[in-house]
Amino acid sequence: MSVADRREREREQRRNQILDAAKHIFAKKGLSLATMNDVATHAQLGKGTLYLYFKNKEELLMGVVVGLQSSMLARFDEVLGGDQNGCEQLRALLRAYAEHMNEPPHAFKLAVSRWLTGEPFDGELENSAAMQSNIARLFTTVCGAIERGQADGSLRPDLPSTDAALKLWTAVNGTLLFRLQRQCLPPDSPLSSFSGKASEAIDFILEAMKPRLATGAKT
Amino acid sequence: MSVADRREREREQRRNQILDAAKHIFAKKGLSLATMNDVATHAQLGKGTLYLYFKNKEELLMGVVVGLQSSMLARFDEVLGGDQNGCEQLRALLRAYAEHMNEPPHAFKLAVSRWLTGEPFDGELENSAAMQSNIARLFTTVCGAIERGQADGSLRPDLPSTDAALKLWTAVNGTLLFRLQRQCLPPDSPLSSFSGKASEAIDFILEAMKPRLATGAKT
Amino acid sequence: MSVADRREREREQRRNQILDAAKHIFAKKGLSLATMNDVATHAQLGKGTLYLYFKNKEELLMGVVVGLQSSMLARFDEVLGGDQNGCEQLRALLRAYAEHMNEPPHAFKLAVSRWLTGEPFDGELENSAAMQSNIARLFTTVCGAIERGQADGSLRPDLPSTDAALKLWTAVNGTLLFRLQRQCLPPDSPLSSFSGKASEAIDFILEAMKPRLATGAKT
Amino acid sequence: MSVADRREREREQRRNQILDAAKHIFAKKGLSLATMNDVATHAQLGKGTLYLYFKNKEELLMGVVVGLQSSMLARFDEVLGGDQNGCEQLRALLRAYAEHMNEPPHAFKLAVSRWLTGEPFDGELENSAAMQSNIARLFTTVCGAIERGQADGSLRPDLPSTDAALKLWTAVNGTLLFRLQRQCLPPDSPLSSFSGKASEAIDFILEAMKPRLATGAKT
DNA sequence: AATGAATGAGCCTTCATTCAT
DNA sequence: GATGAATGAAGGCTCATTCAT
Repeated sequence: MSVADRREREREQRRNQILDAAKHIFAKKGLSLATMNDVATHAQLGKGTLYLYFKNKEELLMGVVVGLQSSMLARFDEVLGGDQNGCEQLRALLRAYAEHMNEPPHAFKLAVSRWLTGEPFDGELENSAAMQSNIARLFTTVCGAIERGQADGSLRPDLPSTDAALKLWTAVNGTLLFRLQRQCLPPDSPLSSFSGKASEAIDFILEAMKPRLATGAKT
Repeated sequence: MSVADRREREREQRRNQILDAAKHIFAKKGLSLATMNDVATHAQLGKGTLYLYFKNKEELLMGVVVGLQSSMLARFDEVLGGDQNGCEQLRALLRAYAEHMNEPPHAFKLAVSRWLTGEPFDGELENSAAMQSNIARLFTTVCGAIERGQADGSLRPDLPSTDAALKLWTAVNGTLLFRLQRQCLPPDSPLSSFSGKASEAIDFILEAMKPRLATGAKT
Repeated sequence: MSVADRREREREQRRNQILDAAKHIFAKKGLSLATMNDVATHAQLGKGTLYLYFKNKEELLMGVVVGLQSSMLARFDEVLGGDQNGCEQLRALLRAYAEHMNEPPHAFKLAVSRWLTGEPFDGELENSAAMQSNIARLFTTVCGAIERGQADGSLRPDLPSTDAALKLWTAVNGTLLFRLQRQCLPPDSPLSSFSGKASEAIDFILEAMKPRLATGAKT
Repeated sequence: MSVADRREREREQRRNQILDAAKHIFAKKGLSLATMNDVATHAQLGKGTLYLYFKNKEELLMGVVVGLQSSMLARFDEVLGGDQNGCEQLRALLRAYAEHMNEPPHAFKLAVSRWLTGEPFDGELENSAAMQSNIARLFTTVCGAIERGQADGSLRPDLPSTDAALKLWTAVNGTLLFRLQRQCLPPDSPLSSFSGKASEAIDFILEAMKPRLATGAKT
């Protein structure tokens, strides 16, 4: 199978080459300002080649998003394999999420861009379906960590895990969004002085989710 | 001056007519998929008419955003005029923000759309400058409420007001963003079952910002 | 008739007001870059008012051209009324032509602009017909001066007057055209150093049209 | 390298195909009335294709002009390679100029069109720079012929060569301009009866530039 | 009579996508 | 498989002209 194997490997390489270029370009110029030509040029490939690997621009975007999710899920698995308590695992998961989404080039942009049209994802696209199931999996993983934390006492047990997960998830996204917003403001805006670090938001909320010391064990 | 007055009034009406149509279309199709023609058609006006009121598409967008901010600021003033304590004012402000941003057609989209390109706002556009100063004013108002709350004891005094404001602000935005995301997911996604109500996120975080009962004040 | 008279006079004033503005704007921005709005604004009139006096942009242009021709013809009449010999009259006529065509704002542009489309002038327009007959009259006047010069011995008699007139006419136009060309060249172009004065060209050609002294055929 | 070669050749062909169409259309309708769509249709190409070869309308015009200049310069070189005296070379150069500028479709129009706006040429366009240097070269060549004529006795030595060149140049342009003007006049205009041949104007002026027979040298 | 708001045809230009090589 | 020339739909914007006031 060596020939077929090589073929397969080369095809995979090309695909990744394109995805990397797309990630870079989409994130840099924004989804609708990025052109297929930009991507092809940056990937050092012909424009037509892109269409051998992706049906259209939308599917290419989905491919990028799925790629990001995959590496994120891989990192999630690492975290889950560790021996931290639930709270710490949760913190680590969220940080991994924030990092993957926000590392330049800002992957977060890609995801958000797509949400803005309000059109449901095209279920016919392979990557689109993969992307949706990945979202569910990411969310479920976070919920799992919360439940673990509640079981091992590192997190308040009174919050439904999905509610808690959602709060954390949205808080992180809000922080990431702020960083995009900040870029559009002039340097002298009062909002420009904030770091908007996701880790701070995570820590703050996690703090609120820790069990209240049975205060007032009070005599 | 009835003639000049009527002219002025009519002009204002047209402008609002266009802004309403633009708000609707921009929010429905997303900033870059919305065309000036769409807006004109929805406003039941000729394409050229839009350009009598707005220099270009960008300024039209800014006009919409400024309009939203203005009504939000008006609501803010109402809140500030009330006699609630700082914490309650803060909650009311944030709810007003969430409501204004999220009422269909989703105004939030507009703001976010513009952030995605990463281009700084064109300072030459009148509305653009107005928009930036409004952002600052909105943020400052929230900070003010926090400080009031810290002064009257309804909020923990140990958080810098700007940090706290930023946390609340980003949390609300994250929630709003989630609602956009949810629309792109199929109805059977696990995330679709969440309400994603901004008020819940606000309440949760405010709770974390309330003064800890002077635990152990007890002797 | 004082009322009707005043009406008539005012109407004439308005018309001239518009023509002046049009002359200025057309010459400054070029025919196709000049907008009706530009003209109206410069005339301190409403845009619609222009259409009360001129059927459309084309007729307005024709009106301007006819106006220029009229003042040129008036000047021609002055020259013809003088007591110069034919050659001197001819020189004076050509100079008057060059000056009228080239005085800033460059009227010459207007005439040339219109020639470029290659479309015959719209015979239905009143001004268009007037313009054409004026051209003929201008040309005829020049021919007349040549014939006078040939009769009074100040010009060579061997050139058909129409041929001679055409040569002078085109030479002057060529000079005027050169001045337009020069404006488009960078200051360091070798052509930029020339004055391109029409009077020099006129003098040179007139010199060639003077009778050759029966040079020393005589002993 | 037959493949690369063929590509190159085809590209050149397409470019010329477009230039031909553009020359035709620009000359027929005038610069500002001609649309890119007109050009594309006449070239039997898609509209977008034009932009693969020319950055924009302006550069396309420049391309046409440069093409005309190039063939004119080639003809100039032929003339200069001959063994005529200076006066005859000069006559041949001017005739070549007139022919190239005036052959239908009238190239002259193109050049003139551009001069009318009074905007300096966009130095950033490649073809624009080429065009300017070609103008200088054309002019210099004419000057050179004059100087040769003055040296070999076929032309009067008392005229500065640049002055003489300018007079000839403008006279030819004036003639060409007249032909454009004539097209706009009705067939019954008195001016319509003239041939307006450039060669006649050239001959006339050259005659005036020939040395005066050493009149009366004769005893 | 004068106005200027409204119109929409039409322009230049871009870019996702196709297809012959 | 890889390419990039070609395409044409579509977009933002302008402006001559009309018409209700």
